[in-house]
Amino acid sequence: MTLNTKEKIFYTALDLFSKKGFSGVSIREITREVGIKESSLYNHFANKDEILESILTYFRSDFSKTLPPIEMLDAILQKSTVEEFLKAGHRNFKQFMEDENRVKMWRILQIEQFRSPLAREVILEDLFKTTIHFLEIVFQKLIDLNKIRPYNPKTLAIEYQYPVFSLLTEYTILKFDGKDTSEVETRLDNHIDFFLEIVTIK
Amino acid sequence: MTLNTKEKIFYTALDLFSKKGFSGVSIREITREVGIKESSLYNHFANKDEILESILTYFRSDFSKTLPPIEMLDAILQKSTVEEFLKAGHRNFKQFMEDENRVKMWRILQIEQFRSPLAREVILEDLFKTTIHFLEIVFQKLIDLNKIRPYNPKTLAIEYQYPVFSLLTEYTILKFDGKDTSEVETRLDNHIDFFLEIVTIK
DNA sequence: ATTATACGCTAACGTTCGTTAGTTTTAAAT
DNA sequence: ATTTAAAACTAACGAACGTTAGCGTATAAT
Repeated sequence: MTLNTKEKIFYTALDLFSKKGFSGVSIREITREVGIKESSLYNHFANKDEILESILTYFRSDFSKTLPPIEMLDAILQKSTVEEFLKAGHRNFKQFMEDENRVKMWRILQIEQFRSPLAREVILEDLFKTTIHFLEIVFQKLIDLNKIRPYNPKTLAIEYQYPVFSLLTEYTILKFDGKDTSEVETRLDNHIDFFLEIVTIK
Repeated sequence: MTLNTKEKIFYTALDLFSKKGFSGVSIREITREVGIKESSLYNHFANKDEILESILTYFRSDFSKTLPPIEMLDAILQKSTVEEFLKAGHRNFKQFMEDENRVKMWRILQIEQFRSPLAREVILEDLFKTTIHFLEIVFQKLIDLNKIRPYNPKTLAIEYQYPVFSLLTEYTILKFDGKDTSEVETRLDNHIDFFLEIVTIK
């Protein structure tokens, strides 16, 4: 786990940007932390913007690996109950967000969303759109399998996922102050239970 | 509607902070826009931080006026259907957010949430907690009136409100780029309809 | 052994930053 | 008409900003 200089710059910038925002962090601050002179940073990144860009791009490709590929869905959905499937997804996502670097990237997205068109694109396309599209397919398949009630699959996707996003916002803020997050986690469990109660055919 | 200098500074800072973030805006930029010298600004605000503080404080008191007082609830709830009540709340909130200054304040909250403890407090306490608490009381009363099904009122509050927060996040980003928001607005309507379908006693 | 490349360094560039001291103008109160 | 207070101004402070030019050295390829 020894990092080369470029990686050190990357993770130091990730940490600082996520606390103070891009404009609130100077090249000097980053290089001081890394232990090199300001000028040396430019051997690794063309300029300050490129550091942020590399962070956002990294998050993009990282996040794209979290959802299972759609061609594997049929196999998965047939052999598990709705409850098992949703709770497994929940565990996956929780695990994904337990990596503190991912939490930092999430924070940067929030902070930079109005300064960086790329950040906005990642939020709208990669987080919202991709997730909702994936879930829409899942729920359509579950309806076809007669495992859940035939509500509009897109509505179901939104009803399921959007509370999760808000809970994540709350979770991230609490975590930032080192506060207790157990209540938010309970709420997330309650949300999943409530959703299951609504859609399950009894 | 003619503004004095202090108000001009306030609204100029509001606009710039909401686009570039607190650290991304300089005193020179604000005063240039207002049409005064940098030093003159200090006749109205002690320092840069105090400008942001005044914006957050203003939002706080402004937002606190949006929810109807709890002592008026019984009267309102008895003479209207659940649907009327929720849709009226929706209209109120929409109207509240049509004021572009409020959208700017919302953006600042997002941008500054990890730099400013006050911003975090406003998000957690004033936006999340207060809203959920209000809705919890509403749903409890509706259950007592036998107007909705007896789910856990807090769960209902979250199921109702948290998708709204996420939709608002999406809405704000789309608005920022001048993109079409009609789909998000439709989704919000769908969400309310879905929620009504779930909780209404038929 | 020589050459090339990667990557650190020193030093500095011109600009901008938040803020202050001190002074003049403006307009209302006496 | 004089006093007073608010709010504008000029000028500047030291510090920090992102970035560049140029140089030294270590390592790896020829």
